[in-house]
Amino acid sequence: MPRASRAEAQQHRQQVIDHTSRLIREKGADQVSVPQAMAAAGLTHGGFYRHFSSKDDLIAQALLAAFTERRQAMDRLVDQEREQDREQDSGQGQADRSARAEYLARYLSTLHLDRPGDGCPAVTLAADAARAEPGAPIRTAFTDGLRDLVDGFQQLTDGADAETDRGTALVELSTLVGAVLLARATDDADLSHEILDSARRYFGVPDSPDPAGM
Amino acid sequence: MPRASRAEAQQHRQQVIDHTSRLIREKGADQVSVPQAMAAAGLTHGGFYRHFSSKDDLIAQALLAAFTERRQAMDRLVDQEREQDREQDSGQGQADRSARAEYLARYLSTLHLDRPGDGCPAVTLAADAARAEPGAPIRTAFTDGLRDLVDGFQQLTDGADAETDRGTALVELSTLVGAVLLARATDDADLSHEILDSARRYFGVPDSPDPAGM
DNA sequence: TGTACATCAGTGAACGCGCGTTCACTGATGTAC
DNA sequence: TGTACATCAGTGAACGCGCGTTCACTGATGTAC
Repeated sequence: MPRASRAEAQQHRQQVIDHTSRLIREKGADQVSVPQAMAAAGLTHGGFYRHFSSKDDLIAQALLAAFTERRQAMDRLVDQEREQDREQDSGQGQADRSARAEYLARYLSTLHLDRPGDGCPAVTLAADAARAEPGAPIRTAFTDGLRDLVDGFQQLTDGADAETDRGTALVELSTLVGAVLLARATDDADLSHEILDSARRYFGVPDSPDPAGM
Repeated sequence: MPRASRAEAQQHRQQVIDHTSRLIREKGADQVSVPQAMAAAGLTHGGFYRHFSSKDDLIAQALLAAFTERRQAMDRLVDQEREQDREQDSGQGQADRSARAEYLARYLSTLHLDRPGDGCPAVTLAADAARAEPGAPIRTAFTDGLRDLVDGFQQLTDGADAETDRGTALVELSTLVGAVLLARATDDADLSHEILDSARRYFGVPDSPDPAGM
């Protein structure tokens, strides 16, 4: 593969970012090497620096891609809720779970527990961001992503008093992140599920959500 | 230093564990090398394998030491509360903050935010445990430590219905861990403090706790 | 208590390995006419 | 549309580096008498 067209190159670049986005959520930013990231897109490592200025650059972009992917899933839930509201107003359809309840149920699901690569990057990469120097690409990317996550979560909840709601959103997100993180860190499946069960009970949502997402 | 006495060797071993316990909470398990861990105790790397069977072995022991250190601080709070109760019963002394409130205030303090090396290992090393294979030393050590943390936290709270309380304890611990983790991961001091503020308000505890601990 | 010798804590060089990054090279793509 | 040439995406070897682990060695410690 001596020379790809611009469109192909752009596609390769996106593939590297997308695969890396999954890999870093599964293994951590430091455990994904440049050769691995390139190989995941079917390339060799030599061409890496035509696409990214450094490994840190790739990691930051992959992290942002993870947050963006999750934000889009959130927005889809909000759209579905609005669609349902419209159908209900016009007499047809029946009340489904709220977007917020759906999000919480998916977040605290066994599916999310078992698939960190598709899951919330705030759980998997917060420690990596916390360990990085102030101003490091992974830290600024995480901060931007977290802000987006908080905004999206508030939008899901869309309550009355905006100021109170933001504080509540931050606490609730902390609970979600902490619960999934601790459940994943445990070597005892019973304890893992006890943590998630407790959180679901706290938020009043059931287990086994839509297996299509989390 | 060609040969240390048994007592000195035992002391060296403990120093390596203690320094490593702090280092891994600050930088992560993978970012602390065997030479660094030994150098922190004033030794060279060559003698490492007289003390530990592998790097994983040291990490697991250092993680357990971190959990043990934190558990002892918790138990001290409980003892102080009992002491105060006794003084109050006998008419002297005045009501101080409860052990639970003290623990929560310290956990969510700026001091804890800024000093991960002295802080809760459930925040700093959960991701490392979650990424490790099932059965890996760091994972089993984390699981043991987490169980101890949950027990200690329930003891702090010591409520009525044991079963309900355990679920509540798990959710509350998730909130604590998530809040400190996200606050640390952020590159924006305002957002960090907003997260901790919100959590303190949620738990009804003030800022600026006893600077002696967290 | 004193002597002889085995033990072993700690040293520092060495090992193979994978890392991030650089670079000369290849040859299809993209561009200018 | 066809030709000539510059561009540049991707390759694979190479770099210096730090890693976890091993090992021959040193010499004080610990033990047996």
